[in-house]
Amino acid sequence: MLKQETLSKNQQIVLDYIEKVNEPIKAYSILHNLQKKGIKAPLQVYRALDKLVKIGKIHKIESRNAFVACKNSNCQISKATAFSICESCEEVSEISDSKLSKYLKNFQDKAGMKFNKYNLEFFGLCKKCSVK
Amino acid sequence: MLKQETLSKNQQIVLDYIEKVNEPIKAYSILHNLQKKGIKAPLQVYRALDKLVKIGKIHKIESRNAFVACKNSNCQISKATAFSICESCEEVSEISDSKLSKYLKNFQDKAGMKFNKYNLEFFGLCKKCSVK
DNA sequence: TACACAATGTTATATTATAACAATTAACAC
DNA sequence: GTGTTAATTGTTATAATATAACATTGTGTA
Repeated sequence: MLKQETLSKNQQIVLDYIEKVNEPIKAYSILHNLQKKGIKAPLQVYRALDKLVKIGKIHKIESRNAFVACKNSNCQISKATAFSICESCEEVSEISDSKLSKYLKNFQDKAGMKFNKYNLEFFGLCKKCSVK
Repeated sequence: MLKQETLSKNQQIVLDYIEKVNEPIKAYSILHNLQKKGIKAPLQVYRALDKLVKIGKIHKIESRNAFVACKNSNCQISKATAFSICESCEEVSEISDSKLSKYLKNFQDKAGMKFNKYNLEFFGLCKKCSVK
């Protein structure tokens, strides 16, 4: 079978919503907001999320148990993610810095482990919140 | 009051256990294994974990919802953590690489956000598992 | 002693995520 | 089209992770 190129119904519904809200959102919040569209059970959400994460359309912010749309149109970097998280307002931005990603992709640990993926989360205060 | 230097009873019990098992362990696994020592409720575990994370004695592996003892005797780096995680056997190692930590501490994102903390998780296959 | 605060104990509940199984749909080989 | 396979869906139930709320006890120090 060919690799799937189109999303299924539920996958598309969930992706549309995540892209619309444009900020990290939690699975049960997605569930509550998509009842009208036929998303009635947690599994419908989690299955769609799993798939969308797998194909790089969205990312999971691990420290927040939240999901956010990928900002890189081609979505080639789903295995190398970096985010900045404001600890005050919880704003999250995806970092795309070619030097950083190059550095991390090439990082070699002392045990000689071969990495195929990483996730980096920076925490601090965003500009707005650091003024307050 | 002076800054606390000694751990409380429950904090010490939980820390001793985490240090003993020497691998990432989940909160409810801690709970089940410490019934004899008087740890009977989730909150007793989570409160101790919160404190131990805060003072840098342990770290949370966010992608696994698990906790592991800090390997750095002085525990000064609790705000700058990096781990390697084997996706096959789930072995987790704390990475202490001064070049990496220096690079990340000094990283400046485009939005000019000031970071005071980061967590990095690398995924791949450990040496043992990549041979198989 | 009296005060302030950290830590504890306890019950209940919230939040996040998966198991199991049946039914349906989509893609492909022939 | 038919048969085959895999992906997706629907549904109910439950597992796993984490916190709220409140009363009580311990500990350091003025």
